[in-house]
Amino acid sequence: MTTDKPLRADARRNRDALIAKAREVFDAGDFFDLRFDDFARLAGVGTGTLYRHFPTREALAEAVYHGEVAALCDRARQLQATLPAAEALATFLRGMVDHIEAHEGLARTLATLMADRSGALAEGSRALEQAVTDLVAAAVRDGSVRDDVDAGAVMMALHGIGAAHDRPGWRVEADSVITLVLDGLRSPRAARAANSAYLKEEIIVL
Amino acid sequence: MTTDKPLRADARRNRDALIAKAREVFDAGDFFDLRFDDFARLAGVGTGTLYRHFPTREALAEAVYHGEVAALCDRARQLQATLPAAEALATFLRGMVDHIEAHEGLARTLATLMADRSGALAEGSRALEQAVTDLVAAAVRDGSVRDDVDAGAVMMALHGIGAAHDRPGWRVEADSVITLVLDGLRSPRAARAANSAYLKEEIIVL
DNA sequence: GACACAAATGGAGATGACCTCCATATTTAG
DNA sequence: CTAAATATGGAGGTCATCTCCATTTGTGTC
Repeated sequence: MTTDKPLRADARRNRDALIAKAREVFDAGDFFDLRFDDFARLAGVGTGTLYRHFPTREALAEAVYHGEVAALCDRARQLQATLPAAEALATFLRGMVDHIEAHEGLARTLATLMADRSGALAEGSRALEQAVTDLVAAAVRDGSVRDDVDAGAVMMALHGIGAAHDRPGWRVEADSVITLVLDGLRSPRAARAANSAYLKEEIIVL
Repeated sequence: MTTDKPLRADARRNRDALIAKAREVFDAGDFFDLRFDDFARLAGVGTGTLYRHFPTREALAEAVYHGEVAALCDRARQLQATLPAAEALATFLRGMVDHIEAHEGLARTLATLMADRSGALAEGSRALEQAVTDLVAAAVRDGSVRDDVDAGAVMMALHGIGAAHDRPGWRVEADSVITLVLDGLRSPRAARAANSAYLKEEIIVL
């Protein structure tokens, strides 16, 4: 996708400095309070240089986002390789909440950009979505998750969690969303198995 | 909350014109492509007048939002009065998706503003959240919904749906999210009852 | 090392959106 | 009808964004 032109040494150095500074500012949550020109100063380059590397705020955001997404995708793959499908999915989703909580400012910033009609980040999140899709597909295959819902639904829920980051009881509610989604995803067959302890009693009652 | 000063006749007329035009522009999804000054022209008032009535874009958005929220809350109350709790909740959530789909541009615009750190809309959405909370509480009371999740989780999911409005398979995915949430919300007891048809077979198999 | 060519820099200044201010117009009260 | 209060609108100030290009820095060649 990205045409890999061999970047000159100083250019690469500046580019890296910009991304590093951006990540820092993101995490602090100051990304939108800062004049873009001032950001250039902050990173130790001129405005022209900033604009050459990242024509827009979003372009810069996407560069930062890439790193995040890559790390998360790795994590997904790793879980998928070492855990039963259903457990891998659950662990990954729970972990996402941890991750979002840990990088509060970053999550907030990304959610804001996400909502912008630009869609620049939609492209970047494609990879993340693929990872989730894989996790769900594996769980469907082994019968622990229903087969009539799309992984996109899970993405939507995650998006909601990320976007609502400033709610008072965020952490608790976010966990609840994951619980709802996971319980909702459980296939009828699996759900019945999980409830088998109760079932025995119920049968008698019935 | 809003100090009700008796507004002069022409002032009210202009104010209403602004809100009407805003709703129109919202629905078309052009809210952010439009220079705020130009918007004043469009509504037939001077920039000064626009700024007096609505000091910021968000202030204007909130005014539009108020109408939306009021309508939705009415709907929630009506459903709650005429249907069993679980059904009222389900119907309301399904209806939200219809509503968001019908007012695409508006939903999109509001999601964008929602994500902004301003939080101006968070206040406005309080009422909507209360309505959802009531619906959930009623369903918990009659035992059709588990009691260990907060209504806030449902709000998050809804938020995710609204914010992701430009996804290709939006409608299908949005419905899936609602399905997941509703199934996830079903209390263990209710879930078992709903599955009773399957249970009979299962018992034999077991 | 020195030369030349390409690539990159940075910051001064143009651009254009946002918002303020106030002389004028409209409404309301007495 | 008059005056006081209230509201109007758009010209112009302010400030962030982005462009442009004269200068500097890196890279490959002899």
